[in-house]
Amino acid sequence: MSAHSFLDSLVGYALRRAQLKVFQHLVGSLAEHDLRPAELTALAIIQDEPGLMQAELARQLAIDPPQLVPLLNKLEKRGLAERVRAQQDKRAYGVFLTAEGQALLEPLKALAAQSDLAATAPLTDSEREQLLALLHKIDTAPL
Amino acid sequence: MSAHSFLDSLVGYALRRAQLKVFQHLVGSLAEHDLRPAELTALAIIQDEPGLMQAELARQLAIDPPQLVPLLNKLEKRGLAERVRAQQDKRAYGVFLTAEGQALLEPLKALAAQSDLAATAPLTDSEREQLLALLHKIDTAPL
DNA sequence: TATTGTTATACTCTATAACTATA
DNA sequence: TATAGTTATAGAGTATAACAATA
Repeated sequence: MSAHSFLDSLVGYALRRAQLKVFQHLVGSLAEHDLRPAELTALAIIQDEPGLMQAELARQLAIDPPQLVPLLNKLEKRGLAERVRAQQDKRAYGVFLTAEGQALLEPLKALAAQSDLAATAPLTDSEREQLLALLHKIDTAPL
Repeated sequence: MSAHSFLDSLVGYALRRAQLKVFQHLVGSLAEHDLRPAELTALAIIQDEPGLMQAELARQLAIDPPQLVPLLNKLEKRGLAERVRAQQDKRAYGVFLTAEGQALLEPLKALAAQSDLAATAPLTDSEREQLLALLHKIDTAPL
């Protein structure tokens, strides 16, 4: 049993260190596709909610709308996603995956899942589920 | 029981969202002292290991040595920490807390602990300990 | 007038190479 | 020549105000 320092008593400090490690693993895995984690996340959200508005996509990505612009531009240039102007409100755009985006997303998800498992390899399946449940509790709490 | 999306199966995604929330809470708590989380972390590490070299401090903070320079400059200007030139190797500096830094650190640690608890309020004490243990497993794993 | 998306801008964080002074 | 710390620089990430087109 190790003496516990102040820092080791903070969930935030442990979260930062674990997040850094898992994130860096994912960055490495996605590098061969020239994609960043946020870009994969965007693709996955668009797949789940095709046609969602940009403002809503930004909100779910926890980024501000201006940050979404270059991200979506890149996905459009790569032919993975597209903005489609809404008929009823011509200011707004619905965001969709292209056929190519749909096709690429499947191996990307497998790659990300593999990376996530590898980066959390010290955990048993049961511990991994516990961890997901605990993190979800923090994330979904009000305020 | 909710249907689980691809993203919700990733520890990395849950980590990022939880870390963001806890971090932002701490940023808000430290703002009144005009300090950033990394600066408090540095103070805590220096307290635990007075006189440690800058390269070692950077390594423990998981930042590159060049990033440590403005951070330490700020702590020195604020009179909280100081670089002391090593006698045996005049290239190196040991880093120490000043008396003022020692004095300020105690209420800062209480503030950070309070913020950490508040940001993880949905967890019971037992769940919080479980979470810390699971995160520590990821963090301390080799490679 | 208000809203969607965009541009412009700035500030922080991160990463790398090159410099200095010592060794 | 190698190393500790620093400087310079560039790239991401983040945040805010202001603008264009549309409502």
